[in-house]
Parts: sequence; C-alpha cells; structure tokens
Amino acid sequence: MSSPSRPTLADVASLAGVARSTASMVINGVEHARVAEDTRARVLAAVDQLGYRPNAAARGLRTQRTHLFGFVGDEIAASAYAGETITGAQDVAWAADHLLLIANTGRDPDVQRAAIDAMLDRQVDGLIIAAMSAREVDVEPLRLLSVPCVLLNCFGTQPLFPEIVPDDERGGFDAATLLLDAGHTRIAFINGSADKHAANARERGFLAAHAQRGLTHDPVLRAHGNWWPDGGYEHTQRLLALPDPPTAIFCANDRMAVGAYEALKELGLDVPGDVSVLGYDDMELAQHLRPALSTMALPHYEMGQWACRRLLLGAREHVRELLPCPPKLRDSIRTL
Amino acid sequence: MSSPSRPTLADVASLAGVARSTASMVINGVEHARVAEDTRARVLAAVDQLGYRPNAAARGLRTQRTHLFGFVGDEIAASAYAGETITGAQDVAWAADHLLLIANTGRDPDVQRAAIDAMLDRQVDGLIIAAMSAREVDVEPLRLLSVPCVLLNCFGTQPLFPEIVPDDERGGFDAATLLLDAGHTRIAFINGSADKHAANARERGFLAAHAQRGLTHDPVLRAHGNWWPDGGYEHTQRLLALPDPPTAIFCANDRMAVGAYEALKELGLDVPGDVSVLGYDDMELAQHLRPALSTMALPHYEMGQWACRRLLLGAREHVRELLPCPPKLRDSIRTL
DNA sequence: TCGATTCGCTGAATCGTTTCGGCAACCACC
DNA sequence: GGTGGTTGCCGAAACGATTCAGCGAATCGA
Repeated sequence: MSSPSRPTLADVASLAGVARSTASMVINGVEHARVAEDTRARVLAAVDQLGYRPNAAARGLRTQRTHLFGFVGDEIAASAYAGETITGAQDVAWAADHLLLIANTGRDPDVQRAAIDAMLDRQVDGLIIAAMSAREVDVEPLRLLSVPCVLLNCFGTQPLFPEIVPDDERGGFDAATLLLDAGHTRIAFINGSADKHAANARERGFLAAHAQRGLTHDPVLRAHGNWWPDGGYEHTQRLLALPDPPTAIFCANDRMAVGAYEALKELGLDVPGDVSVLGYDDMELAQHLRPALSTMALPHYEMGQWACRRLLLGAREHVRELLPCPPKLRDSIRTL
Repeated sequence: MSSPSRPTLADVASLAGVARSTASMVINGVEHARVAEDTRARVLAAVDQLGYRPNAAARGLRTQRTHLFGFVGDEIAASAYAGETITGAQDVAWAADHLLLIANTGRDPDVQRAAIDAMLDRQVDGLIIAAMSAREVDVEPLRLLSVPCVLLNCFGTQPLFPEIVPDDERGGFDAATLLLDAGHTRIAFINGSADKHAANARERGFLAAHAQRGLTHDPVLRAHGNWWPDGGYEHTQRLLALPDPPTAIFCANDRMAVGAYEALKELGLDVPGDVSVLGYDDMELAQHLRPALSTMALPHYEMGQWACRRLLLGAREHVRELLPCPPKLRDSIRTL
C-alpha cells in the first residue's frame, strides 16, 4: 500500500557511486567545493532518476534555517482583508523559497503566547505579528526572541521591532485634499471612535489639509461614529439638518459610508449630485454600492509583502514603516 | 547580542543528572517506561527551570510526524471566505496540536505542483487541496502521495480522496422550500452560468422542491446570469416585465441579488413588500444591504474544520462529504 | 543462598542532512 | 627524488530529538 518511501541523499549517493557529502555539495552547488564535471553529472542524473528532493526537516535541523516564517494574526477570518495580508506575505515568502506557518489567536494573549511558542518550536526563521485593526501589542514577551520579528498593522508597547502600518494621517490628509480639490469647502468628517489610533491619525491629516490651505475646519462638521452603518446613518441625518449643511461627507470607514448612503437616500438626496461621499478601507462592498463608493484603500496586500521582506532582510531594529492608502476614485464624488 | 540559545534535551538531562533518554521519556510521558517518582520530578524541575521546549524539527525528523498540515489553496485572498475556511482548518488543527502551512497557487497548476512538493519536502502529515469555487481538480499527480489528502470545495478528476463540498443541491431545495412555504408560487431563479457545478446542483434542488409539491416550475422564470450584479440587474428587469411576474426572486449568489435590488428599486418596487429576494453565499455584504438580504450560507468555516478532521483521522479513501448550506433569514423575504 | 523477576536507568543507534579536516593521487618544479 | 601545491573525494562529526536492547541492583520466592 505505502508507496516506496522518499529517496534519501544516501540513495542518490550510492546510485551515483559517491559519498553522501559529495552528493550534498553537488546538490547544493556549494561554492568552494571542487568536484569533477562527470561526477557532478552522475549525481545530478541520480537525483533526476530517483526524483530525489531533500528533506527540509533534516536540512533545517542541520543548517538551523528552516525557510519557514510564522504569521500570528489575531483574526484571520474576521476581516476579509486578513486574507489579502496573508497573501501578500505568502507571495513574497514563496518567491524567496519560504513557506508560511499560520495561527490565529482570536485576540487571546495566552493563545498568542502559545502560538508564538509553537512557531518557535518549529524553528521558524522569522515571525510576523499581525493585528486586524491597528492597536497596541505587548511586545515585552517577545523581547528575548532570537529570530527576526515584525509587527503588522499594530504598534508595540515598546520600540523593539519594525512596525508596518498604514499611513492613516496621510490618508486623512489626502482624503481632505481630494475633496477640497473637487471644490468642496464644507466637508463633514464622520470619524470612528476616538480610542482607535486610526481615527485620530485620520483626523490629524484631515485637519492638516485644511490648515495647509489656510482653512479652519468647522468643528460642528466633525462627529465620532461607531464604525458601523447606523453610526454613519445617524450622524448624516444630523449633519444634513444643519443650517449650513456639508456638500461632502468623509467617513472614516466604508461601513459608516453605507449608513450615510441610507440616510441620504431617505432624505431624497442624490449621491453625488447633492452630496459627495468618501469612505475609507475599500471593502469589497464599496464597489457594489450605488453609486460605487470612492474610498481610501487600506494597503493590506502591501503590508503583508513588506512584513515578509523585512523578515527576509533579517532586520530587527525598530522602525515605523508607513504605507500609503491610495484613493480609489469611483462614482460617489462630484466636482463642484 | 544573541540571547542564550534554546536549551536542548541534553541540557535538561545534565541538569537533572539523568541520561537524555530518561529525560525524553519523562517529557513525553511514555506509557510503558517506568521511572522513579523523584527522578521524574527532577527532570520536570529542570525543564521548568530552563524553560525547555522540544525542538519540533528534530523530533519530527526522528518520529516521522511533524504535526504540520499543508493547506494549498488556489486563492487565499480572492474571496473573503478563504479566510474563513483557513480559520476553520486552523482551529481544528490547533486543537489537535498541529499547525498549518499555507500556500496559494493562483490557479496555476505548475505552482500548485510546486507548492505541494514544497509541503511534502517539509514532511507535512497531511494535505488540504482547496479551491475557492467548486471545480474539478486533477488529482492524478497526487496519486502516489504518501500522506493523507483531502479535497476542499472541489472535485477530483478521479475518486481518490475525500471531498468536502457544500450541498448545493440541498441548498437549492431548501431555498425553494423556504420561499414556497412563505406562500410564493411564482418564484424566479436567476442562476449562475451553467458551466459551474454549483449552478446546476442548485437548480436541480430548486426544481426538486417544486416537483415534490406537484408543482412544475415555469421555465420562463429561470435565467442564467453571470454571477455579477449587472446580470442580476438585467434579468430582474426582464422578469418583472413579464405579464405574470414573480413575487420572489432566488439568486444563485449574493452579488446578483445586489443587482436585483437595484433593478427593483429603479422599478419603484419594494423589497420585500412587492418582491421577496433570496441570495446565496452569505457574503458580508448581505447583512449591510437594505433590507438585509436573506441568503443561503456557504459553510466555509465548517468545510475547513471537516477537512482538517479528516486529515487527523488519516483517512484517504474517497468519500464525498456534503455540508449543508443553512438559510440566514433576514429582512428580504415576505410571507404571503 | 540462589536463581528469577522486576525496577530504574543508560548507551547507542537512528532520522536525513551539512560541513569540514584530511587523504590519496596527480602534476610541476627544481 | 624530494618538495609543494592542486584536485577530487571521503569519513566522521554534528544538528536535537526518540527508541530500544540491555545492564546492574534491588526484590522476591523457595
């Protein structure tokens, strides 16, 4: 029943009539090793004939490099994006002949600890700690880590590792600029809850863009929603009831933009005819809304790529890598 | 700079004053090994003191079991669900002290081959081959696989492995039943392209439910869309223009239901007041639509779980496991 | 007291690689 | 024919665990 087991280096060596060491050097193309041309050919032929492939576990044991990276995320499924992040990391890893080991922790610190341990037990060559919404992560337990480690979409409690995060401040800035360039002057900003880093950063950028043009943003046009459609809905109603209502609404995420759409529709207002709407995140949903929602895209795939690249570089020192959130211009913004 | 390297079994043994073999038996709680109580305690204390954790690579090399499963998917990011599937598999794996190695192939058969090889090189204990939309996968190259293997959301060209797929036929059946029970008799079915297994299965079930009640379904109420909103949009327009229009529309996926919503809105029709709509897939989108879309949920998470369980069981013989697609009842269906 | 058991532990082999010191053989040169 | 440098390959020692035959010592039964 069981297929003939995998050929080992010993099989190759004996078929080629050489020592294991010789076969090994040929197979790995060792630089300084000198081996006669026809010996090399014999080994290669044997490899071919047997369909030999090195046992990565054994190799890893010997070389102390497993070509494995660990990806520890707090939720893999929760956000659709997690998949993109993983794909980004995986693509880079694959190109560098590495594989990804994954685990999700469901935000449980104990599970996270255990997951990291499990990966270290497997001798991973590096570790990506990813959070699905930018937040602080306690890095103290990681301090003595012997392998490279990067933080993805989150911040360490201490500056120990590289951090790859979206440039939310610039995203807010670009969002406001985009709307201002389109001629809007009264722009509402339905932000998320102020306890989130992203919310504050986006607001800073948003205000900076106004300031840059010598504008001061009317505080009455700023609100803090709950990141969900009903938050967007309620604030939009309130904002549109203002004596001098906004001509554009910037929502700190697409979900709230969905709520804004609803409120606007109920008020008999047209998007973008009467009011322009700009979201943030670029969820898949955005392109299916009517009108298709313009939004600032979170660079999930790119963050995954970067994280993995940093690992390949083996870098460990702290640095904050801010990745841009490019605008996806669709049909929800009107130029005045 | 480099932290003191991980303690090995030898360190534990020497600290406890025993042989490596003894330490090993204690640590692994070997059944038939009898070791004195205080020796055991000494070893355990040493383990504790050193923070010893076994090197999984070395252990795997010796035991021929790595506690690693490979997950080879054609797209991890493309569908948001892939993440759920992986999570399902990962959760089961984790509970059984296994980790998941992942790779995505982007539908490229060569990459798939390479990915599978890469996993086998890593001595995985099992392999999950997953496709993001149910389709046929060439299993011939997997024939001589020496490890358990399951097909997830896809069918093998030959019956070699367990296959875990959604029960689309029953899903179609349940969908129709649900609508018929609600009193609808003229139910339109906007199906997807007929080249997809899922489309045909859903249609079979849909018709069977009618037949079961002695009803024959009016073919004019059946259409084949393109799985995208515009397909749903156009067919809905056509269907509602019929002399005897449907009172309910069953769309073979949520995206087309979005299109149906649009068309209905433009026609000034209310959902579910005038027309009920039922989708399929339960994308995240569904719950954000107005009214929230009722839909048949694809059991992504469960498929992931099942696949992993099968692997743990080590089963290899062919069997087709059909997982139910439970209805998610929200606000888009009206009872007549 | 003398085998026979049982107990508690050890040493060595093994898993499949890589790496490195060293050994023949060959050539070149004085 | 020494001396010295290359060349081409080999053997053995790791890497960090598990497993198993077996060995003294203690215990037991008669």
